[in-house]
Amino acid sequence: MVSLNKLNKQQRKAAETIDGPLLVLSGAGTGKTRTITYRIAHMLGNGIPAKNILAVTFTNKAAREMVARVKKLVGPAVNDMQVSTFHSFGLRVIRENYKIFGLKRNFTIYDANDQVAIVKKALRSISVSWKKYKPEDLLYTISKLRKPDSDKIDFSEIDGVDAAVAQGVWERYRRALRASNAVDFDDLLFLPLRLFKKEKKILKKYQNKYKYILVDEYQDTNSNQFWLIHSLAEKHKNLCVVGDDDQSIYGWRGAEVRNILDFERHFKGAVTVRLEENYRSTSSILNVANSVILKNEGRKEKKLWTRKKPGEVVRALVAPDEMAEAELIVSDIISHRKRNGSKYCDYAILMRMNTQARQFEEVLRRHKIPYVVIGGMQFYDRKEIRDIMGYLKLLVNPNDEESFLRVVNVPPRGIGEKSIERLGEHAAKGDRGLYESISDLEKNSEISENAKKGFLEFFIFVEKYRKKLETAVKPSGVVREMWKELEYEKELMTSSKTLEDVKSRMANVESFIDGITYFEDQSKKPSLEEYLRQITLETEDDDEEMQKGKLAVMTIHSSKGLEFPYVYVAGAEQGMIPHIKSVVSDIGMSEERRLFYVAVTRAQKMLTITYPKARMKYGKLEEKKPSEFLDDIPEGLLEWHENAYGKIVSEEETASNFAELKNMLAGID
DNA sequence: TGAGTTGAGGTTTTT
DNA sequence: CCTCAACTCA
Repeated sequence: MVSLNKLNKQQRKAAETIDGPLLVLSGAGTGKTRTITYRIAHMLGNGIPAKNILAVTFTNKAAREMVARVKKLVGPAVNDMQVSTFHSFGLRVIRENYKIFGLKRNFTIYDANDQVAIVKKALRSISVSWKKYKPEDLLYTISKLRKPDSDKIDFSEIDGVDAAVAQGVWERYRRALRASNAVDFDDLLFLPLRLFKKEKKILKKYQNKYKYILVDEYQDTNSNQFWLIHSLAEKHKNLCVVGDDDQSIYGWRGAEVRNILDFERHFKGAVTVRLEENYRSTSSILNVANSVILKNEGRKEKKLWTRKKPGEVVRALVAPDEMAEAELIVSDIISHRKRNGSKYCDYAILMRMNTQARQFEEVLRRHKIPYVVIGGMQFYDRKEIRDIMGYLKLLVNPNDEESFLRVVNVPPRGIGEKSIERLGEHAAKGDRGLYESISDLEKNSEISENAKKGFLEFFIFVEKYRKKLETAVKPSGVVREMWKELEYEKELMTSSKTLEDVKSRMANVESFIDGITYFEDQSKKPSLEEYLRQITLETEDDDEEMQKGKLAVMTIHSSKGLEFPYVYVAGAEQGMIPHIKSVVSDIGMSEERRLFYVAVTRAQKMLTITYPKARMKYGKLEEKKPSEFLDDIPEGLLEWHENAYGKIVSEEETASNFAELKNMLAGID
């Protein structure tokens, strides 16, 4: 039985409260994960079977971390526990009931790229240009309006949307997914929710299986996730939610802070525990954080405190413009690192917008500092990865029209747009999918002989590997063989600018295939279809890069949950944070404030906030004022360096002999 | 099919 | 101003 000695009083209370609804308000750096893992270990120690516990997170990374840490405490007992993201939980339910949803066993998950492609086609087929209606906007509207109860959506009341257009797109979209035997991200939540509503018996089965439920980052749940959890927990009411309303920064994506704020109202008799002792930051940093967030209204009040010493005072550095700001930060890091003997991975530069990354990349490269920009292009978004995945998805699910369209002419087989269109007509006549309809293409006179040849070649190729895959115990061998026969490298040679590029793309595919091999070694019954679904729900893990000693540059959003000894918050000017588009509403403003709070609370030992006095925007130099959030930090907590640029940058230069000499010659100190 | 041209739009993005 | 993606012509 695990001892809870290592927890503080509140943490312990949280860990010991096993039955009934429990709300754990965990401020930044208060040992949330520790508390959760001890709580689970404690439950297991109390005889609760691991298989009755469901823990839900938002990211796969968080899920993995939770498993690893519980495992450290209780060993392999954790293997029977269900730890998954909301979406992978949904996937699991769908997999276990796929027939009810009218799906075939080998169904595919469509990601955002696939969705956009479908909407574009839908718009084209109703002759609406996607200039006026951005597919992403339409998808957002659709996603917001969808109800679990039915596939019908009423667009008539929505501003800025042509109801007829939206309706047309939605119907075609639905049809396309159905025809492709595919589900989208929303379906992963909707379908289980619908099932739970309609089939009470099935719901009961899940309720009895998962008698104890734990939800991490509860402040980020949207209404589907809320209802999903609710229906599961309704019976036994052993629901523990953990989160921090002050760190809710995904409202714009549908997350509802209300879910956490109203938890006690949703679950009568809920116990609330506040974790307020912060183990992360110095008191100087914490005081700044507290003073910033204090101004938000309607919070669950928390006052973070620490036993740590004040440490270094928080600095605010002002630079003439954004390039100088980057230069300033990087110089400061270089000299600080020299003085401190720290590693580059101890530093992080946080920004509001991805576009800011450019200035930092430029300066970091010039100074030859190893860095990694977190976010950006995802591994699975790379063309070569999407291409091979397209092939694999088609192998597994020949109905997958999106994948078919993606790879049918990759590498080029002389199949143009027109031919595909005609194939579509041909397929529609026989009421079949595109891929299937190739089998009797001979009779069709509309399609050019050349294209027919291409289609057939493609068909034979795919069929060959489909057969092989059916009998293969380990798919990775088949995948390798197929990849080799594709001669993708040739295609890359013509489309890439440099040999370097070709090499790196081929290496990407290699590591992708290695991933399949790894998966095979891990699972008892490796199936390619399951692997493909898994990775659709998986985003790239940048941790590795950071562990390689690299300095991290990232948006504040992607920094949530992370911590660094030395943090630089860049672009802390009015219009950036709070962002100009958010200042129009109170809701927007509170979220911006929370965002700033999240940024500040990432720092362990030293926090530096910077802003440029001017910034290039749309070709014009715009004057900038410091962020209004800085006004809320009491004097004395923030040390201003109005002319930091010249000073710190030249300090750094003196470190190099050459610069020193130059300075002497110029007569500057 | 690919390079070049044009034109709009320019916040954040866990799955 | 700069980027991305759709369109255009060889």
